[in-house]
Amino acid sequence: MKAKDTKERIETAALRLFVDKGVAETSIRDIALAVGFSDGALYRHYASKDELVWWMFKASFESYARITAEVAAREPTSRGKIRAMVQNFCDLFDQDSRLFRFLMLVQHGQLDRVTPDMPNPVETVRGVIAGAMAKGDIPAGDSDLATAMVMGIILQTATFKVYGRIKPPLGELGSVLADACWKTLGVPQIASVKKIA
Amino acid sequence: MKAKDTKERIETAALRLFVDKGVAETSIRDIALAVGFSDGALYRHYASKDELVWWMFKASFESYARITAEVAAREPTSRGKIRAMVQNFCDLFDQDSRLFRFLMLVQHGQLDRVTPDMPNPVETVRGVIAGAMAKGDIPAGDSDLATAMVMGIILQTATFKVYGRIKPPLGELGSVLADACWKTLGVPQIASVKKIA
Amino acid sequence: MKAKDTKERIETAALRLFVDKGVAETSIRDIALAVGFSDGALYRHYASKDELVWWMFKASFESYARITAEVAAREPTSRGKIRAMVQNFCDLFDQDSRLFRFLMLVQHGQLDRVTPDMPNPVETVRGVIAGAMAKGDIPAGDSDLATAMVMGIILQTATFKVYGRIKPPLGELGSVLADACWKTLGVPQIASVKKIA
Amino acid sequence: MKAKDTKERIETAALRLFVDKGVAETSIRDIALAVGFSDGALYRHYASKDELVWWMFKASFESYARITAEVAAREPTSRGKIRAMVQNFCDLFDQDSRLFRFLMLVQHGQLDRVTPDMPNPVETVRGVIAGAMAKGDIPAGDSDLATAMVMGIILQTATFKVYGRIKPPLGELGSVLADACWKTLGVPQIASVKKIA
DNA sequence: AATGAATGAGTGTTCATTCAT
DNA sequence: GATGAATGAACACTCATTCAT
Repeated sequence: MKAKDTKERIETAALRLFVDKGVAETSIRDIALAVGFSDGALYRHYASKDELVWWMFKASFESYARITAEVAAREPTSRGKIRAMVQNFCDLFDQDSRLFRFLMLVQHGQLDRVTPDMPNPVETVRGVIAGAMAKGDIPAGDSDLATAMVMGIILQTATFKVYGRIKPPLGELGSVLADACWKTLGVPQIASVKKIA
Repeated sequence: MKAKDTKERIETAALRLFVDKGVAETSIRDIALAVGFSDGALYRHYASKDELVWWMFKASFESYARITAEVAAREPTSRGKIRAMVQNFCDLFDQDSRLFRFLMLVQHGQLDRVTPDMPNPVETVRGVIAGAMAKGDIPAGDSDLATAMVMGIILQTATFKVYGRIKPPLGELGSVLADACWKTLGVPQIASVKKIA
Repeated sequence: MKAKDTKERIETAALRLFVDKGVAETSIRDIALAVGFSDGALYRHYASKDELVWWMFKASFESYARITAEVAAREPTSRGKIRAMVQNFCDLFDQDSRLFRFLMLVQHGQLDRVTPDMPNPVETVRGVIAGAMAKGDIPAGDSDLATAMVMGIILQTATFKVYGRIKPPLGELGSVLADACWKTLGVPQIASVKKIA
Repeated sequence: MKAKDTKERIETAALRLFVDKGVAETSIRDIALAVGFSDGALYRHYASKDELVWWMFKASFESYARITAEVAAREPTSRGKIRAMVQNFCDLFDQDSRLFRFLMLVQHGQLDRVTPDMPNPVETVRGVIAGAMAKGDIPAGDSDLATAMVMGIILQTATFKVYGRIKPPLGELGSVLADACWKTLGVPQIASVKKIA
């Protein structure tokens, strides 16, 4: 019981610090200080700093992936799936912006450790886009490029929100962002002739 | 003259290391070793590591801003300005992807030190978008939100390129990205109002 | 009864670890893990790690001393005593080489805590040698020097055995070693006097 | 010049500590404190504690090996070679007993890193003994066993000297030890029937 | 200008020991 | 008796920075 509480307290404190200062810039001592106990104690709960970071990342990243997949699965149409996923990312940001930043925005090395077999929200988006291309709902093209543009719209808006350049909660911007994404997906990639030829 | 050469050699080496390993992970010694002289010598040219990083960032960031502004100024129409700026970002990436990453993708906290009076490529984009809204070329709305979406399309595509998920040089994708940006800018943001009402 | 069993289990596990990895390199946790209970529990049985080490050393060291004395006592002649003690050291090694190493080869500083009044196998050997000198069975001389040479023959052979440089069980080498020791004891130490004179 | 002096000061201090307290028990701070500067400074001269220990060991160990080989080479007869090597070990002890202890007596892990191609004083002794067996100067047998006994006589005597149990300088005991070794080498190993058969 | 030895604070991590449960 | 969380002092090592040469 207590151990679990402690772990939660550690992870809350760590998340705050990781997002505010960066993972590399946060020392184990910083975390311990924030939680209110000595540095050595952390190692009772996590084998290393790396393990703490990875565990925090992995668990939530997979949870994001699951939610994203569920939300898309509930919608029958491609457009509906995109709309739902975009709105969902906005809602996730509003619910816990620190977690969102840690998972989706902050530069730490964890993304490199994500293996192809792990549930992955970005891959889910790509799957939906590839499906839409296959069904002819949107022009065929490089699904990675399309995914990049869609994720860019979402993530850069979130970044601007973090910097205070955007005022309303992202949730309220969901349909605008979804429309923008859908329009973007409607752009024919034929333009880049060489690649397709 | 020699001092200038030395500074250039330092900054070339530092840029490579900063982008490849990260700023925090790059030691003064790493840089000195790469340049080929002793660690203490760096302090003859820069007061501190922080200053070196900031100077490198600031100089190139302002240069990016100038180029972006020039490129936009050459085009008479809003659509032309957007197209030119997007293509320009793509070309800048292709020319020196390490520099692009350092400035635009992994800013390592330097963005926090950018003051409003500094030339700023993102602000230039926002200015163009605000102008287009004022002229009625695109639906009026929050220019920051529009800027976020446009920059997101560009930067996330660049990120995917860095990770190898996109194959062609970004330059070849310029017109696709520009089309996507333009379509995105055509999305009425009133939508969000409805949601609130 | 149970406490005694526990102590035995602790000491068996500790001995293995102490000899295999070294005392300093073995943590209380290693021992607890090997025995199968928690780290704190050890302190129910021993006041400290030091005390555990010392207790383990002392008990077995005195036991070695007793056995050595008994074995010597059973033989009437000096030569027989030497032969019996040497053979006995070999047999002790074969019986439990880990214990032998812990006590006789890598004493981990415990030897410094051995007081003159404690039963001591090396002292027993010295006593026998001094007796042989007194009786004129071997040339008179410094009994410590003679003891050093005899113990060296035994212990260095054991060391080589540990390193795999010697193949047969030490027990089979007992008579060779005993002969060597006896020959060694026959060397007049007067030689050193001449040199000084 | 200065760097070399510093290295010498470091090694002198380290040797004292390694022998007095043990290698594992000596911290880098202990050494730095003894030398009179800060701990970080040590890493300007050695990449790690391991490297310091290994360098100190290797250089002197090989030097011991060379001297041992030279001393033996100067003597034409097997007996002369043995006598000279034994005396040499005694003289080396008297010259710098701390170094002798570090190389030949103290238990550190360095011996495990000695490769067969490295000059090695013990191997030199074994070579001489094997040669003597081949020439029929001493009874044939296991040269490793013979080496163990000879080295034991020398090293255990040195150990007793360290503990103050032996008073005169080892140099004065050289001929006694050499006689003992020679007598020991004269013991036929046939006794251990099984091994030879 | 440049060198490289030295500093001193900091890093992640280990571990004997204590103690509330 | 046993547990395991917590402590706090250590450890090897790193690094930005200073400074005598």
